[in-house]
Amino acid sequence: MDRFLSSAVNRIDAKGRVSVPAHFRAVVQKRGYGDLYALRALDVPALDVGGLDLLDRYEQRISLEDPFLQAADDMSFFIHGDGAFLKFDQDGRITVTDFIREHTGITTDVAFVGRGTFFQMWEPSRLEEYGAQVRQRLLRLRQAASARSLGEGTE
Amino acid sequence: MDRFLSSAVNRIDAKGRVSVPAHFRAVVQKRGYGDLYALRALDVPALDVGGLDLLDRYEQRISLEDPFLQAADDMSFFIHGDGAFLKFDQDGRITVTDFIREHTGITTDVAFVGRGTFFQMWEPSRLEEYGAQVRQRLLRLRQAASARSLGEGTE
DNA sequence: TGGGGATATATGGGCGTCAACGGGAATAAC
DNA sequence: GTTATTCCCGTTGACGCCCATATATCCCCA
Repeated sequence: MDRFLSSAVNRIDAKGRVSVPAHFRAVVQKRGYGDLYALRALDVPALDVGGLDLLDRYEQRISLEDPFLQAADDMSFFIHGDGAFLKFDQDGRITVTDFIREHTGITTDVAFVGRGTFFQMWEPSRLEEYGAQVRQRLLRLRQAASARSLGEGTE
Repeated sequence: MDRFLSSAVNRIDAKGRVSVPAHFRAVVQKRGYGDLYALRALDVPALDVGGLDLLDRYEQRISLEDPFLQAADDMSFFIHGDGAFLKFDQDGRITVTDFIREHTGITTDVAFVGRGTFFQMWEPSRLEEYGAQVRQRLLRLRQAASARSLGEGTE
């Protein structure tokens, strides 16, 4: 398996370290990532974590912009300057920095969530809340869709 | 790693020196920069720091302007006449000059921000404020894009 | 089927190394 | 002489390396 799937919650120890789930570590190795790179998710209190190829995608996107306009500068600032390296110790743990705590609200436990080509780090209770919201939205979407397909002029 | 990534805040000591983050120093060496060259960023209170190839980027910018207009002349003056060399001591520190303090508002601490091919020096609280603005703009960009892709006649 | 290891994972903690930082003294500049 | 810069050394705290332990899972074999 070479994709980040499923989720797990691990505890932060007294030194501020937390184990990355073994399954995720296997994916990291298979993909040949040395260090991990973490970016802030823009609309949720979570971090997007992956290899440096996470940046390739963004840099490709930036190259489409006029390099002297604000948009390009913002994008570069965000991915190059507003990220952080996560270094494994040899037991597969990373240290939870202030950068991580600030953006996510993480204090004692970390929820790791697979997202295919990358994974996310969440404060567990916030993740749960967010999950409920997502399910709610999907349910409404589905209901709206079936309402539309029944009576075409319902709205 | 050959790009300036992530950020760090270091303190200025009583002699006016500040350590350049070790990771950045490694990049500097890998890129073969002897001394560093610092330019005022055009629209933010920060310094752009890198090798002399930094000038290439700005000269390219200037070449886009009409040479008969004042803008091109202003930019050239700004860049060629208003830069400064930053010399490392043998512990990897640079001295914070009045030039740096004036343009950035730096007093006791320096935030180093990776920007890929160069890095920036900021006054930490100003950086934080600017980062929040950038994320806000990027979020709006993203939301505008998804609104467009959902309902085509929403606007 | 059930017991008893062997293995893997998460977690805790000791300890050495290195980067950041502070300061003394030599050297250069004015 | 005075000031500023450069070199060198010591301190400190964070982080990486290493080892130990507890728990769960799997596998083999009786």
